[in-house]
Amino acid sequence: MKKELPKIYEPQEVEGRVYEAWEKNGCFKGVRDPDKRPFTIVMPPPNVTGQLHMGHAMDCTLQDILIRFKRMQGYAALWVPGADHAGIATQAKVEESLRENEGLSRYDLGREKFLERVWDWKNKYGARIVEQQKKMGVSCDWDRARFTMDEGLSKAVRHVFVSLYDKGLIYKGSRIINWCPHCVTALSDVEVEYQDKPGSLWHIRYPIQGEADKYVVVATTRPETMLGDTGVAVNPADGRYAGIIGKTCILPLVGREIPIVADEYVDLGFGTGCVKMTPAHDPNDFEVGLRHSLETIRVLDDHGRVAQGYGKYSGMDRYEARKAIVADLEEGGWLVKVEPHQHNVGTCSRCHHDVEPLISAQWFVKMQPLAKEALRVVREGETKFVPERFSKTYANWMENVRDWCISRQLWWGHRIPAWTCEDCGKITVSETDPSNCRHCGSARIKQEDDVLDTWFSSALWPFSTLGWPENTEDLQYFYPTDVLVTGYDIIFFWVARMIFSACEHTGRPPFHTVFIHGLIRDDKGRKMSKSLGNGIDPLEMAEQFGADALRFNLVTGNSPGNDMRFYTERCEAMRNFANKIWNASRFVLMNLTIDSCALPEQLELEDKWILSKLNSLIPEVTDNMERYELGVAAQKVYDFIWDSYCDWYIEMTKARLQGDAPAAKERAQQVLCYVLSETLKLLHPFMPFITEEIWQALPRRPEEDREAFLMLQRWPQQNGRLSFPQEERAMELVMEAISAVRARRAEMNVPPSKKARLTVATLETEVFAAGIPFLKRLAHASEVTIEGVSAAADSEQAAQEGMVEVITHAARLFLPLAELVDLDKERERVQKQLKKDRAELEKLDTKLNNPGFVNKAPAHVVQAERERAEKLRALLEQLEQSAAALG
RNA sequence: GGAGGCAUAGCUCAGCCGGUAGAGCGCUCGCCUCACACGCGAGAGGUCACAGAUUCGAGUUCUGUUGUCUCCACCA
Repeated sequence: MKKELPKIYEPQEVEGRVYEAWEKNGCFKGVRDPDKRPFTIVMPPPNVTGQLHMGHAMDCTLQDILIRFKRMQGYAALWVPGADHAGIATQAKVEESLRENEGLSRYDLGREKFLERVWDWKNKYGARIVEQQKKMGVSCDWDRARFTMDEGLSKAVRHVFVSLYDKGLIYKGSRIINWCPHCVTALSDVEVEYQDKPGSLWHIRYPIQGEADKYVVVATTRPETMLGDTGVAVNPADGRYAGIIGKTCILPLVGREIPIVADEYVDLGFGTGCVKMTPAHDPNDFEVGLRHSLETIRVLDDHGRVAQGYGKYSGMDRYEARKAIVADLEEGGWLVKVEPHQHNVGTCSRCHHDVEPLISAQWFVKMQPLAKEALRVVREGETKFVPERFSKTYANWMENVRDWCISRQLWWGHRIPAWTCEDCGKITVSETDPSNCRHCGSARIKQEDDVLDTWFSSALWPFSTLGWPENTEDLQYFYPTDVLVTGYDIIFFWVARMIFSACEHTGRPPFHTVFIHGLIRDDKGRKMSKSLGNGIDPLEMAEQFGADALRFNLVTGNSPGNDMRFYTERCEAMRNFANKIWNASRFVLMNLTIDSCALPEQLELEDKWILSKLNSLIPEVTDNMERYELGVAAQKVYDFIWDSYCDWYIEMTKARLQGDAPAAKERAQQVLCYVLSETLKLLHPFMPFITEEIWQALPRRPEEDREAFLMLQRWPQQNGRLSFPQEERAMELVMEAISAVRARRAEMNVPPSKKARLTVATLETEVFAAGIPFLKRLAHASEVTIEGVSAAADSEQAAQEGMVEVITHAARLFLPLAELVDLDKERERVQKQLKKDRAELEKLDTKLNNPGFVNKAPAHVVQAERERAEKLRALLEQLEQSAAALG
């Protein structure tokens, strides 16, 4: 911290410098330590393609808060960073840039050359992501950064593949899969997003073979697939069609003879009750086709074009073919009618083109056996979701999970470690490149061209990053990890797959807690997206308001698992909070003459009040943190700093700091420093930069390491000797009086510069005597007289003397400002308050007269209510006198 | 069709062992009070969606209703 402190906190100047200092001093190192318990966080590795977006910023912030908290609590905290190779996304980006800049496709370059380009890209953008994360303040161990295509992680991938294959849990087969004709690859089920789109339902007439003028009418949303029809199905219970089951019909335009079969799958109530069967292009038709041995004829190629052999339709794009076929059907008189029809169309989650279901030979992971254990560990609480409701989402998916299609027709990724023998046709699967076929010994073997789904390697992240399959010391010490933080949108993609992978390969769930957060939306509640152009760049926010402010914004004002709207105004508010802390600290430092902030022996009332407040804050915040209620914890620290420390305590110390007693002055400094320093520790996980910067400038406590960083200090502990409940209450009586006087003055529009004598009638003479300096300074009293009288005794007299009377629970205060009083307004005010307090007292009395309440409610609650009623009764009595005096 | 979230101040949202309804922004009034106008002080503003149930006591627990959003499933 510089000697001359600016009045406005400038985060840009501080944040980079502070981070550099931490990094240079190895503050982030996750070190194995036999004396410590490990705490490990699994970071969702961002895609190498990218730019850090708000979702990452949220991930980073929550994780960093947790890891800093645990580190300060004395755990051996490890946070492994890294990046994901993001198969389709990255390949698409590189292909795009290749096309735009050089007019080349990946095929022009060839596999090897193309992959070199992708690696170049990875090196460039991977580094950028790291810089962006550092700007957010994340304290992970950068030396341990991993990439999903590193040698070590690739080895883990091959090991897992071979192991699952050997156990019969990976197989290759021809199945109906989701195919993206734009990305030209197979997709897994979770990579398909369904969108409601307007479409049509075409009713088409298929003539029955050998029966002139007899037809079945089928209804379809995708007429172009009729080229691949190999049957028509009706429900066996459908009386309308009982007579035609077993007959055949002639496929229009194609002329193929196809059977009419009966299958329960057909819904009698929908369309015409007759369904055309296209087993090669529809998952349901495929199932029906299996039951009735229907042929499968694939009519669309990998790019979504009509295959060869269909005359003029061949080579047409599927939508073009649809138009042509509909036109021809109409012309031929086959088209009965067209109805508008809303239906749910599967689209590629990457490029949003319509997905084409089709039959293709792909690799799959058999899910049933894996899901069993993955369900158990969550059901039995070995892995918990926070909030808990997401375990239902998880279980529901896992219970109905289908086999996972893991092969992708891409180049960028882990190439499938399987070789097909050109002699015997059998497959050899191996971790290392085999030179011969395992079955016949032939050297004529060829590796699969396809790569694995990106999530196949991401699923291993918690253990592959720690050295698995080697039994490394890191793995032994840090694994299983503790917490995974991520958005609910990737529970299926990643969380579920990590859990079953870890259970299968390490025998243990990968973490005990999955901390789920919601999505960040724009200020209108819309998803942030490129196409809408409504994305808010976290780095821009950090630049403008500071990463601390951005972090604080992200963590407060929302509850775990719920979506959050992003308001720039809130960033600004948090920036203001940072500035508030800055100036409070500036105030403390400006008044500083001491060089250590040990607590003094002699404590004043206000010292005990703030220390006691702090002392109860500590366990509350700690508790909230441990229960992942980070927003609540942050809010409590915020309130303490702004309300208790700044608005009250600092103001109260000014009397001493600006007085002439050197010892009292020094004691005030000690307590100011002590409380600030402890508070900075509590705030540090949320606002790491500014807290570190200020803490470096503060004097140390004797037990603190002068050279150390705040981020490595011990988390504050509650201290039994710093609890002063009586003084807390006493101080608050004075504070109540101050607020009440200020309110009265404000009502009468008395400017702060106009001081007035203040007479306090109270039984708590000692308390108010101690409060004189505060009444003077904060209630604008020129002088204060304390009268140790029963407050009720002479209110009438006071009123007659033309004093303004202020009534609180513990005192009656008189101000010689009667000339400023508007009697009508005054009467109105008193009546209003009387009404409110009477109602309140009545409520309380009813409650206290209720035997049910007195007998059944906990004693302390009853006691508290009694005290409240007593105080209220006394206050009312005085208000009534006051009202009477006003007439 | 199945599952879940949400409904609290003008707006956006906290409020997680049931015990006097909160914050930020906005609004009104007064203040450049020697840390801070990115500030200080004082206010206005709420039938906690609706109906029941449990309880001495419900914004908070349970059931149902309505509205709204999301996820899963996929009747061509």
